[in-house]
Amino acid sequence: MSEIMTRSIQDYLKHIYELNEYGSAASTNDLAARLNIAPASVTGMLQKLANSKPALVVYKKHQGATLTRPGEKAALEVIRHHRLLETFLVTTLGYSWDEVHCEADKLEHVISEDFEARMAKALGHPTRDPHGELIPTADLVMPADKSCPLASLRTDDTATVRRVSDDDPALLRHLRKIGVVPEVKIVVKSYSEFDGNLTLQVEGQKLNVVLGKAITSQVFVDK
Amino acid sequence: MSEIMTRSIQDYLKHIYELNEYGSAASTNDLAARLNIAPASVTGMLQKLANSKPALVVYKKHQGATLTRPGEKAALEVIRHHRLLETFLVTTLGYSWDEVHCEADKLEHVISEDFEARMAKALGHPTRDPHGELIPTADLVMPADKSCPLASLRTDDTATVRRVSDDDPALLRHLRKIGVVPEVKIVVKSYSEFDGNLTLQVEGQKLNVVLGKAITSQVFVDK
DNA sequence: AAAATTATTTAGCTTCACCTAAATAGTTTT
DNA sequence: AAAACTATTTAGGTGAAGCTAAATAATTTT
Repeated sequence: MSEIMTRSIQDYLKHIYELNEYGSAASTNDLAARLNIAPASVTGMLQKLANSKPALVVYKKHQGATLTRPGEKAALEVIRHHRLLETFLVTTLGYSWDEVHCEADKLEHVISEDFEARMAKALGHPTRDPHGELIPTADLVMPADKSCPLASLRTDDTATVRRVSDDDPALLRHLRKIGVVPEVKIVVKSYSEFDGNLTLQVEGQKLNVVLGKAITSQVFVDK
Repeated sequence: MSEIMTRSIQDYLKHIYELNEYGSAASTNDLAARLNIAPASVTGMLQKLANSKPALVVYKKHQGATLTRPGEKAALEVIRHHRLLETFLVTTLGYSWDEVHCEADKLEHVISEDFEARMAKALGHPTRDPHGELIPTADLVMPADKSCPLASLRTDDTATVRRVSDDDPALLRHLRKIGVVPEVKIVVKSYSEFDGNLTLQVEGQKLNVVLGKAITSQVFVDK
């Protein structure tokens, strides 16, 4: 076994990376849910990725998976492709930010390193994609991110929207409509203990908005 | 069995289309050579394509394959993707004409209809790709082509280069160097019975060139 | 027309990445 | 601590798309 990066493997690594970012090891079930496949299938693949040379994940029965160095590099490669592609589609073909995710998910596995380099150059080596998510550098380092969930703010906190999760087009359209997009400043006018709702004053918007946890957990801000 | 268009199937259909254009049915061996797989594997796939609903090819043992209407439409879809992509890569990312084929071969299977439409619009609905090859229309009709091989010209014939085969990068670099590119006018100064060499005067070039059949059979012109 | 050569097909096998059903391990609840 | 529940793994199986080796059909040469 060696360096054969199939589409599936790239998808596994990408999602393991994202789950690892969150907390600790990526569980079988979480991966299965994200990949839309049966948990049993995930177990098989994790065993394979752990036994490949070089190993791409560290995996112990019932304890989920984390990426090894080579696995992380491979994941960052895919994530760099994805985020550059999203940026490219928006600036070059006039896609809106809720339309790019799907297309990028397919293209990310297929473009050459040359294509990647040409996009990066044409776009002026961007550091964030249209949703504000950080783009790994050409040498596959993920820049540090100190943003926190909007949901963690409380009354009178002020912050700047940094990034939003890109995988729900409907949420993205809603956020655009209410002006919650990267680089916009917000002020928390009130917080509700019971449902976790936040009332926000959004820069450039006349009316305040009330957002529930389903939304505020998907938006990340810098204080 | 129904409308599942895998990458492999798309590749088979594309190459069958191109072989059909040439002469008659696409033979097992010719397909195997183009696809870089064993002839035995081709037989299996042709049987499958002929028995699918709807049938994508007409196939009789030992007589090769031709496309049905649905098969041709599917092939033209892939070819339209390929040729629009080549055009897009050249105009948008500064690829040169010998570099685009490979990348387009991978991307053609992956882009959405939306991506196709956006490219076509951004490029002003081009009718030919960078090699001069005709791009099937959005409703999947291949425009008529009356060009003939440069190899069929004789002394004192004049013609305009229309298109060149795109699958050999080295040949493309050579053609560019000697100025044999689409829309350029040429005059045949002499023809050699023995080796089929043609001596050409190429518009915009100081010196005449002598080209063998390996080249002149890959260049197509309008008289 | 027989022999030789070339093209194609059949048969049986492999790998990849998934699946379901059943078994087991780990975690909560009572 | 047992019972119940949830998460995970094992076992066995599928379809896609390739492979090799051997058989057969078609074509060309002698």
